[in-house]
Amino acid sequence: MSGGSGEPGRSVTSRVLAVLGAFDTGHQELTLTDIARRSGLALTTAHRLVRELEGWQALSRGDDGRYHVGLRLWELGQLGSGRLREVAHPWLQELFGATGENVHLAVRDGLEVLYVDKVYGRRAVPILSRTGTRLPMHPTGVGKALLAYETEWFIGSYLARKLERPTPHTVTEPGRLARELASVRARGYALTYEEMTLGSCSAAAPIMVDGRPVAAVGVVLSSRRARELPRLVEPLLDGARQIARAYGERG
Amino acid sequence: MSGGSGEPGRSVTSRVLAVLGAFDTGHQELTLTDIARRSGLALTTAHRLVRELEGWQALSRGDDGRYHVGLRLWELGQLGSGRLREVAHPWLQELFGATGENVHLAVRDGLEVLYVDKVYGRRAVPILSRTGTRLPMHPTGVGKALLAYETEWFIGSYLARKLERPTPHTVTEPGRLARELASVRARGYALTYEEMTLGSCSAAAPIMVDGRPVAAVGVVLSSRRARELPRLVEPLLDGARQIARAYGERG
DNA sequence: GCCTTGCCTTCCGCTCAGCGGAAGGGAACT
DNA sequence: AGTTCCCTTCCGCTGAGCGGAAGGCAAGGC
Repeated sequence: MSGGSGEPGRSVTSRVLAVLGAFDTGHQELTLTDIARRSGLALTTAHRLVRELEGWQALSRGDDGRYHVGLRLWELGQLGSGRLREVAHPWLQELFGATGENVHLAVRDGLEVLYVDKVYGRRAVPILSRTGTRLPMHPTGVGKALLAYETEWFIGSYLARKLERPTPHTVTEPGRLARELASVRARGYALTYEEMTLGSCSAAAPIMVDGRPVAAVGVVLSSRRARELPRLVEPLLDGARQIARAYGERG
Repeated sequence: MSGGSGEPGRSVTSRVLAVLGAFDTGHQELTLTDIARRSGLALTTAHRLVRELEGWQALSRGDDGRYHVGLRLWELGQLGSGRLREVAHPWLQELFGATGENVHLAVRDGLEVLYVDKVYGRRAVPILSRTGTRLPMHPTGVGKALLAYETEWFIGSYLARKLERPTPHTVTEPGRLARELASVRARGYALTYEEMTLGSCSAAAPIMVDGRPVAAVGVVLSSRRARELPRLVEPLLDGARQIARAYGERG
């Protein structure tokens, strides 16, 4: 028994996606062997797929022979949720100009927030959130802002799970978190203090289009300057409204 | 003769990529039938592939049933040339702060420039270059800056082709273009006046790492304000140097 | 009402594209 | 010379994938 038609029950497409899926934020450069291991494919199979993907510039090889995600995939990715970023960016820029703080744009993806754009200066607080980063919803400003405006059913099932607790300040007790989400709805914005990382705090507002939260804008700053947050709320809410209006048109 | 193993000589991978390739800047939303037509696949085949890709969120379906590029692909794409963008962004931001003009970051891809990041305000000149846009090299500032520092062989073969001429101001005559590239090398930056679009002009500088042009920064402004360009050159060159230094470390 | 036109979806039998074990090669350490 | 990493090529077996045909479903014309 040598060869045969491979492990049954997996489509070729799934194998291609498994190869691509081997790359993530922590593994941007992989050897062929890494890819095979991480995707669960035989070395030979991974080799062929990688070569084909390389030919299309979906993957490319660095000088050291390691593979990384190619330009063509980046280019393709730009087409995804492109309009939101394009519409929102000038307003993020404006908000950055008005506040001088790190400004973020995030959308919900499953049970997490995905950071899709950000504007920040050179003197910014070091932050986790590269664009493309995923974080849980409850410890982040943008996450709370989005979660608060989801359906009751969604919020219920979110709170029913065991929630991660990245810092001692993270609110994970369902009752207290539910009350906090209610106050987010009452005020129209969310606040966090050292819930995701020690040393930073944030404010965030949802971007509501047709009564649904399509994205959220947030500012992050050093927690030593937490008392400056209230000053940022007005421009933040204004920015969120402007983006919602611009995005709602011809959407 | 019904069925069979499909059009021979095409790998499954190539079919997957053909489906993805059906999407481009001008076609961000496609029906299944569109995808089949544009990718040259049978409807049934396209259908199956699209379903599999949808399951992985590489594609997703809008409310109107049309497909568009999904979040997961965008996320994957973020891993491509991520370090360059991450390192360069704060400096682009700085440059925007110092000049108030549209700031771009671009890399060479084949015979074109690919815009990978940009910073711009709300009052910006309307511009062609979304991130993910491709443009030819010779009519753009960033393109000239990159082309000038390529190998002699590359420049030769670039000039040997028939060059596009998007405006009457575009320089396409090989001799003149070669002289212009020489003066770019002499000065260290490139200038354009209405060569890509009427109404705008630009200045751009290469980001040199280990003697190779890895990217270029550029500013674009209204051609009525062309006389302000010299004022922007110093911050531009400085920004390019800073990015080169930061990118060169631990590269 | 009925026909047409445009989509999307399911069914199914034929076949070759793809699979992976085995083997070979090369570079960098010990 | 031995060991341990990688990467690459070869090749025979087979079931995953192919696409024509047929069915559904909604919107518009008459």
